[in-house]
Amino acid sequence: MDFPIDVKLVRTTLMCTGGATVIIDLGGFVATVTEVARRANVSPGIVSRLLNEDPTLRVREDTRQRILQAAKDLDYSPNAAARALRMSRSGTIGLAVHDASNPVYTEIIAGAQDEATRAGYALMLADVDALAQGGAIFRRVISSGSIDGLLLQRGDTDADAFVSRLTEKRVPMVVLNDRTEGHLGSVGVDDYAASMLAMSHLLGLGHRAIGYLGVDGALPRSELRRRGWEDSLRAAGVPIDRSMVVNGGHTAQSGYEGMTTMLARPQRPTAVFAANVLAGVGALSACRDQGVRVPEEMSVVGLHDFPLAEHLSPRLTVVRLPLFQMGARAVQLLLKQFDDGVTHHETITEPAPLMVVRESSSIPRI
Amino acid sequence: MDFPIDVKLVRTTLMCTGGATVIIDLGGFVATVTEVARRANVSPGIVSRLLNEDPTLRVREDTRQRILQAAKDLDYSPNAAARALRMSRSGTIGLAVHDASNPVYTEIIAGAQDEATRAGYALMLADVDALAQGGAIFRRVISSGSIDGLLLQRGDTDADAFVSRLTEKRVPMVVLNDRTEGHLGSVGVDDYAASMLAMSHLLGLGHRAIGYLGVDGALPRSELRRRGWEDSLRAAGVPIDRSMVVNGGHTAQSGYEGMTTMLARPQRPTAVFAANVLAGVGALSACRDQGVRVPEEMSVVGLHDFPLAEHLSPRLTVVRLPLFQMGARAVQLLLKQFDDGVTHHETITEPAPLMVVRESSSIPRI
DNA sequence: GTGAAAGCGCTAACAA
DNA sequence: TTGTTAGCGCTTTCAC
Repeated sequence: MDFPIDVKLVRTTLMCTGGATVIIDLGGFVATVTEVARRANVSPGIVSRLLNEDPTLRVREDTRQRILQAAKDLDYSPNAAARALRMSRSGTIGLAVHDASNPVYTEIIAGAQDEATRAGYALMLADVDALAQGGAIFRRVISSGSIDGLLLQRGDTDADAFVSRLTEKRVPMVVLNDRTEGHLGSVGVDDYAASMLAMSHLLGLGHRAIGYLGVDGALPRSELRRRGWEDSLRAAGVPIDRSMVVNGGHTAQSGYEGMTTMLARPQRPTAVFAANVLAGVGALSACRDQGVRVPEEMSVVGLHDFPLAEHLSPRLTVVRLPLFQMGARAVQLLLKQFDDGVTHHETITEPAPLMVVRESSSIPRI
Repeated sequence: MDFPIDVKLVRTTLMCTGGATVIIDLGGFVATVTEVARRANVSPGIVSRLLNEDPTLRVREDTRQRILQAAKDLDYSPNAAARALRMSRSGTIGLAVHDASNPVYTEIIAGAQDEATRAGYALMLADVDALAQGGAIFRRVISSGSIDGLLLQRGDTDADAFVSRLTEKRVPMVVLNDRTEGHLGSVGVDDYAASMLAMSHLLGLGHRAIGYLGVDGALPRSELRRRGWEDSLRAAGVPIDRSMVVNGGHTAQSGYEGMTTMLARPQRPTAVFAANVLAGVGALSACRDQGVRVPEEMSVVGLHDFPLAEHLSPRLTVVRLPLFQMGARAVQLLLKQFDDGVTHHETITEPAPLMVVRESSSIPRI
C-alpha cells in the first residue's frame, strides 16, 4: 500500500525524514472521500455517488475501477458523523426496554437485531428504568438526532410516562409487544388468542377452578390476557371468582410470591395460568415449597416459551408466541414509517400461538 | 413560547399567512446554536462555550442568563452528528456479545449500561455472531467513527477472529470476562479462585470423584476454571481422571448433553462442577431424566449465579462472582484508555467470590 | 467579554 | 461523463 507523497496524508501516521516519506503505522489512519478521489484522479462528488450507488450516475468503466481500487487501497469507510450531519439520518435505531434480562425481551431484541442488521441499521440500547436517575443521556440520544427511530417497551411506570413525554413527536416510534393507537406505531402478538389457547388446554383437561397469575397495570396486553382467561371461563360456564386472580408480576420472585398468596386462599384452584413465563417459574417453586405437587395437585401453564422451560422440574407447559418475529417486524414497521410518515399497527399471527405441552399440566387428580 | 419572525425559523413548523406568522406545530422543530445565539443576541461561539462549560470563558451574568433562557425556550439540544464530526468523538461505546440472552452477559451488560449512563455515554449493541453473515454493518460501525470504543465478549469462533482482525488498532477495546495481553484491554473475574471455592465446597462435603463440565476452547477463562478443578483435586490427593472431564458448553441444552454423557460413563462421579451456570441447569435436568437424584446421588455446583437458580428444583448451588461490577469496570477502563492511550487489565475481586449453597449439593450419600 | 471565521467529511445541486 | 460548490451544526482559534 503506497501513498502519494502528500502533506494532506501526513497525519500522525506518516513521518517525513529528510526528503523521504516513510509510512510508520497505519493504525488510526482514516481515509476520506477527498483522499480516495485524489488517488483515483476524480472529484469527491463522483466517489460519493459511486460508492452510494447513485442510479443516475454514469461513469466510464475504467474510472469506476480506479475509484473502487483506490477506496480499497485506502480501506475507505465513510465517516458516519459527517454523513449523518449531511443527510440528517443516523442509520441507527434505538431500543429501549425495561429489563433486557427477561428472556421474553431477549428474544424480541434478537429479532430486532437480526432485522436491523439486515436493513443496514445499527441498534442502540437504552434501559428505560435507568432514566429515572440518568434521564440526561436518554434525552440527549432522543433529541440530538443520534437515532432515526425508537423501539420501545412500554411499561406502566413513571419512567414510561417520562419517556413518552420526551419522545412523542420527536422521533418515530414503534411500541413493542403491545397495541397502541394514534401517533405511536405498535407491534403485538395475539395475547388474547394465546390466553384462550392456554385456557382451552386447561379446560380441556377438565379443570374448572383455574387461577390467574396476572400482571399489574392497565396495559392493553395485560388486559387482553386477563380477558382471555375470563372469557374462556365464562364460555365454559364457570362463574368468575375474583379471588382466583392474583398479581404475579414479571419475575420469578414475584410469581413465587403471587402463587404463595394464591395457595394460602381458602379456595385453592387446581390449575394456574401465569400471564408471564417467569412468574410461571416462580409458581412452580412456590408449589414445591408448599408441598403442592405439580401437575398432580396443581397444573401450571405459562405465557411465552423460553429455553430454560424445558429444563425445569417439572418442565413447564407454555404457549409459545412469535417473539423473534415480532422484534423483526417492529424494525420493518419503523422503517416503513420513515418512508411514508404514518404509524403502523400490527399483530403478528405467523406462526400462530402454539400450545407446548410439557410436564406441568395434566388432568386434575384430586 | 414565541419565536422572532424570521425566515430561518420558518421550516415546516411555521406557516406564513399574509403578513402574520403562525406557529402551527412544534413537533420536529430542532433548534441550533445559531438560533439560540440569535435569540440571546450573542454569537454562536459563546453559546457553545457556555453550554459546554468552557472554564476559560468569562461572561457577564446577564448574558449568561439570556443564553440559558434562550436555550431553554427553544428546547435546544446539540446535534450529535455535528458535534461528533467536529470533535471526532461520538459519545457512544459499542458492546459486542455472542449471546445477549445468556444471564451471565445480561448481568455484565446491565453493569456496563449503568456505568456508561453515569459517564454520559450511550451504548451500541452488536451481536458478534450476526457478523458471520452481516459483517458489513459491524464493519461500518467500527470504521466509521460511530463508536469511540468497544466492549467485546470474546469467544473462540471464526466470528471472533473476524472481529479481532477488524477492530484491532482501529478502536480502543476492552475484552469482557477474560484476560488478554498487549493492545487489548481486559476485565475478568477471578475464575481460578471461584473454581477453587466450588471445589473446596465439594471436597469439604467429602466428595472425591468430582466431574468437570467444562467449556470448549482455549480461552484463558476456560483454562483457569479447569485448572482450579485440577489443582484442587491434586491438593486433596485425588488422582486426575480425564474421563471426568466433559464438555458442557454454555447452554442448558449442551449441559444436558454433557451430563448425559458423563452419566453414561462407567466411572460415575458423585459430584459435578459446571463451569457455566446454564450447563449446570442442563445437568440438573439430565440427572432427573436419568433417574439420578440430586443431591443424594449427585451434587451439582454451577459457576455464576442468576435469578432463576433459586427457583429450580432443586435450587442450584453456585459460586457468585461480581459480574455487574465487571461490566461497570469495563466501561471505566475503556474511558481511562481514551485518556491515557494505554490498555488496562484488571481482575475484579470486589466483592469476593461467594459460595451460595442451595439444595443441589450435599454430602455424598451412596 | 464577545464576535468572526474556518473547517470537520460528506452529499446534492448545478455547471461544464 | 465529470468537476465545483455550498452547507449540514458544531467547536475553536484568533482578533477585537
